[in-house]
Amino acid sequence: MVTLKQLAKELNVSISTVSKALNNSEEIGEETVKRVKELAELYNYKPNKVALSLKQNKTKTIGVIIPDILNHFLAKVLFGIEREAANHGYNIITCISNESLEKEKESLQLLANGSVDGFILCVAQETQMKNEVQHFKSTIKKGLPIVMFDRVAHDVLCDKVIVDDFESTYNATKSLLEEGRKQIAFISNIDDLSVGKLRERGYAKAILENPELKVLALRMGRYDDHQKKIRTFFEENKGIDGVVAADSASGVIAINMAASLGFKVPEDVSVIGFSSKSVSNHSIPRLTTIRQHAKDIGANAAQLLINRLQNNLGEDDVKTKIVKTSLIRSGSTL
Amino acid sequence: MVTLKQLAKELNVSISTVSKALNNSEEIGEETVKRVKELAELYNYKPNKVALSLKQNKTKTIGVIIPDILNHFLAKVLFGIEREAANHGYNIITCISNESLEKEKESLQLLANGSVDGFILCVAQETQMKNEVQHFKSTIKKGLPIVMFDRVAHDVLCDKVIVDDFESTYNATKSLLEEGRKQIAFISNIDDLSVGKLRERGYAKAILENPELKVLALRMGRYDDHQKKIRTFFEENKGIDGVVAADSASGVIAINMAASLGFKVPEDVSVIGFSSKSVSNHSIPRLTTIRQHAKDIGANAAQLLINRLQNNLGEDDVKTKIVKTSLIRSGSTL
DNA sequence: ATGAAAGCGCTAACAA
DNA sequence: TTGTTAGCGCTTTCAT
Repeated sequence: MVTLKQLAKELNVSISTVSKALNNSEEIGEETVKRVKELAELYNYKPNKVALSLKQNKTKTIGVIIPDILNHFLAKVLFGIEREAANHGYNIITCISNESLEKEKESLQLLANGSVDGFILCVAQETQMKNEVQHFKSTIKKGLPIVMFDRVAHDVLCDKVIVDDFESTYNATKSLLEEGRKQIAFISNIDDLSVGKLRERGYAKAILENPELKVLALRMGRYDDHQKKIRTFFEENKGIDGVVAADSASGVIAINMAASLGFKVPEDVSVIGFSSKSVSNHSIPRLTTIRQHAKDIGANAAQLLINRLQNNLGEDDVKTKIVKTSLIRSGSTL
Repeated sequence: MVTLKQLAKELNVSISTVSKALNNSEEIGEETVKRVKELAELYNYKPNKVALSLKQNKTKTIGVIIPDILNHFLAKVLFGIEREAANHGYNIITCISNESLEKEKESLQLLANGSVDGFILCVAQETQMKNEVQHFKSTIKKGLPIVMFDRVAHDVLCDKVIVDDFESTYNATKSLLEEGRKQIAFISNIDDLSVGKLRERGYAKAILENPELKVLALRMGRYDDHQKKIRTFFEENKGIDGVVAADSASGVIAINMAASLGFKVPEDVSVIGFSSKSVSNHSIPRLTTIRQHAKDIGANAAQLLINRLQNNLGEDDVKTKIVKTSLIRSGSTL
């Protein structure tokens, strides 16, 4: 890597002259500016990022901590973050907490040593369970702002981007009720997460508004055999004519399983799930989905953070942004 | 962030004493070391990463450039890279090229200014099509090693991690032939990629070893309606009794579509596809898959790079590592 | 118009 | 055993 020093030497001027010339300072003579720029161009000079960071005490880098990159929703949010960040000249350093509180703490610690200007994160499952927030608070106190998305810690004062999980599931369930469905089941493999709970509550609310109906939920563990559980569930609850799925896989599996058990979708059973375009393609008919606009969530989170970094917002002047979902009707509903 | 300077001041010793004490230098008195460490602990002192990077001229950071993070295979490789890197004390900066040559060049440029010690990347589709490699070569010449995985540029001398695509598809096709299948089709939505081409060639080789059989390939564009294309394909080629799918979605869709068209899987049609555990769950029966061990690919790539960085390997002393696939038999084959 | 010098936080050779 | 100093690459204030 060529440095200012080398350019200066070759041009027989001082380092500061070169620096100023490259930064279009008014102080430097036109002729000199030209010579400097030409040589810099020739050598493809780029200012050393690390030196700049040290000098200016900011890195133009955002730390992103996500629990699971194999989760398509989270990957998509990451995509949104990356794009928005890149558009503003920020890089992202990605850490994966693997749903572990320990790893989350560690990543926060590790990057809080000057590597990044702030964080965007989705709280790990273990952290939510244990309701630990101290590490978030102390990071913020160090002057490193945090933006949380999707799964957030309510006790922490910071910017947040969330989905209207409760409302979306409520509305989705209502739309099945409007089709005339009477036995609508709720299927989830994420009932350990705050968003999973919210979704179930939204479903339950819609159901319980009709005194003659009852809730019927299948809660599966992450590592259960989801196909088997869903098949058994269908077999043990014969009259199911509607399904609301809380995660991206369950809806697709429910449709294919229903078909395989001889039900017609959507004539006999309607299915709605949280999913993305590509995954909703994996069932026949295609899954009617609640789109969370993951990219927008990411973009919003990045905007909030960058705005905070560039305008030095106060620690308690925080925003919570709600990104609305859309119901994309497809073949699995009437 | 507390600095050495502040600690030194408070302890009434020099900065270098503090530095040495914290680095367990033999030079410093036991008593002093103790005092220093206690105060550092109290203030939760962490050496500033940026200053260290500048001083030592290395960042302990790896630049990862991937074409598409929504591709499950690539996300999984990223996961493998991150974990292996973290285990060795490296961070990763992730850039997404979006399959664009321009963005790939840009990312390489942007990070080659001291932000990272080296790169792990998967060549963008556009780059492969135009067969551009200059940006890779010049990055390497700058002293920043590159490790390529999956889609690689053969003309660039660097470490590589690849899958035995040709052989895997050849073997998969053979295994269908051994089931007695006579009309085995190949379905792909990635025939624009080097790996897509290799997979088709592996399939074709196995077929053409039997003079009485012919190849039958469905090549779809990325943004085609894959369900529709596959349905039409089945309808126009009545006798298909086996499918080899080159990408992760096509196999799943083929199974579900076959079922929906009234075929029994695997009795009437056997299907094998490249996929991951979670996606193979999306069809009933489950897809028999060629597992690429994406995490291992990532881990291997990270190892190669870190090894090179730490041992200063010569530019032409390069390795190509082939990660073998495994055929995971499931319900979609006999 | 140009240059010298300080300083960001740290390490390490050298001096005391 | 401890401290002084230089230097990593850069910007910027203050001379010249």
